[in-house]
Formats: sequence, C-alpha cells, structure tokens
Amino acid sequence: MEVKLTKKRALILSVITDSSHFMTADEIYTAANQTLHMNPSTVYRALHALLDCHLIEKQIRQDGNTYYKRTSNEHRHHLICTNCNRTIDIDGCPLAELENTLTTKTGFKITGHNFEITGICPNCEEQNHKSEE
Amino acid sequence: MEVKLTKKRALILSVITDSSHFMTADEIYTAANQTLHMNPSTVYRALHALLDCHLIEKQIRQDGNTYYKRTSNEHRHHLICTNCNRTIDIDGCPLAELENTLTTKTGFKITGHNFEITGICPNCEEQNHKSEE
DNA sequence: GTATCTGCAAAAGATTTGCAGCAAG
DNA sequence: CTTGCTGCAAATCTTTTGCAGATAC
Repeated sequence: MEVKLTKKRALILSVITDSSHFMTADEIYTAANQTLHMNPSTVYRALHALLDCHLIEKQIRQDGNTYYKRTSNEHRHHLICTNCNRTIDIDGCPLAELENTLTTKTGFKITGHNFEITGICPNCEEQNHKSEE
Repeated sequence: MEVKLTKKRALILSVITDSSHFMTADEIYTAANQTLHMNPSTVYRALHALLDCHLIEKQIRQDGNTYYKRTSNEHRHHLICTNCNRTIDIDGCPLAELENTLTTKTGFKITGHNFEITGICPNCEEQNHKSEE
C-alpha cells in the first residue's frame, strides 16, 4: 500500500522535526491542530504511517508515556531530566560492545536495545536550591 | 499509613516471587485468581502497595506492557526474547561507568536508568529454522 | 475498634476502528 | 478514477476510583 503525503501529515512531520525534544502524541496533536484543524485519530494514524516509513521513531518511557522524535542518522541515546523532561544527547552507544559479548555468551540474536538514563538537569537542580532557601 | 498483609496480598507476592520471569498485571491476576478468587482491582491495588514497600519492581517495556518482578538484592538487567518473552540475566551493569562520565560531563544528578536489550533466544531461533524447512 | 482491604461497577485516559465522505496521485 | 486519508463517534484495553461492606492488627 502506498503512503500519501497529505498537508496534515506534512505538518505533523514538521512539528516533530522542528521540536528540539521528544513529543507525546498529545503534544503533537495540540501543536499541529493550531495550524490546521484536525482530529486526534488523524495524528495517531499519521504517526503509524511515519513510523512505518521510518521517518520517526518512538520510545515508551518509564514514566508511562510514549514519545516520538524525528529519525536521525546517528544512533543516539539520551539523558532525561525527570523534572523538566528535557533530554541531552549522549555521545556514542555504550551497548555495541556489550551486544557482541552477549551474542557470544548467550546465543541470542540481538535485534535492538533501548535505554533511558534519568536524572535532574543542572537547571532544575539550581531551581530546587533556590526554592529551598 | 500502615500496609496490611492480607492473604490475597501474600498470594500475589508469592505468585510474583515464584515466577522465573517478569509478569504482567494480567498474568499475575490470572495466576492468583486460580488459588483465591479476587478482583483485578485488588491486584492493581496490591501491586501499588508492594511497589511502595519496594518488595517488587516494575518495568515498562517497548512492547507497551508493564512487567513486575520480585525485587532482588542485585542490580540486574536482562536480555528479552521478543518471540517467547523469556529473559536472561546480564552479568554486571554496563552503565555504572557511563553514569560517572555523564555526571562529570553534563552536571546531571543521575537518579536511575532502565534498559532493555531485545533479540531472539536460541530456542526460538531453532524453532524458526525448523518451521522453515 | 478502627484503619485498611476488597468487590463491584463506573470512570478515566490513551489509542484504535468502522464507516461514509474527501483528497492525492 | 481509485486508493488511501480524514472526521466522527463508538469501541477497546488497561488502570483507577468511589463507595459500602469485610478483615487485619
């Protein structure tokens, strides 16, 4: 089946692409809906289509939310601030080596990995201290 | 507030403890319900209570399901077979070192991490080959 | 005894789907 | 034109919640 690039889908993709951070379906809907009126189910269907084309990726985090981001050419992981939800890119992937070891040790055919390092970013930490004074 | 250890909660905890793998709320409910008739909401409330006491831990995976397991004294991660859902323990944690580096580099106060390595276990791989013959 | 569980049914939140009409290629 | 997109409302799935009665300590 062919995927049609409609105005709404283009808008949804640009909302995701332009965002500096990962967005939830609802954030994407809210943002896109301001420019072009659309239904949440349109957003969900568009997200599926974009995922199928590998134009975007999703990550389900331990906070229970599902986040979407534009696919980048580098394989990247992130530090996530549990306070403000900002993310910081981590250089390199610490798992490549581990995966080789694991393949040899366990016989698993490894197909993917996901990880999430959480903490409080310097900004939020500072705010915290200020409010405690 | 005090937490009461009722028969049902004890049963729920033993179901989780006795299981060799991570279980979903529904699996826990189904298993426990066979011994002592109970309502799903009892299971959810028990899971929250047990999480609060740190007797169990939960993990939300990329398959969208939430899994629970008995808390163990070692810090552990797992290889997950995306076919049969079996998990295999990984020795050591590859992130301890990375976290130190990240703290220094980014100023983040790191509070936790979660990761998930997925693949096909040797068993499932074998089954696959057999069925293709 | 009294605070905390439990069952039940209803509610909530996120996502999916059926169907009829609309738009892209 | 024909396949695939969209809106809407209803359905789904998982988890939560209010309340009245039951139970642990």
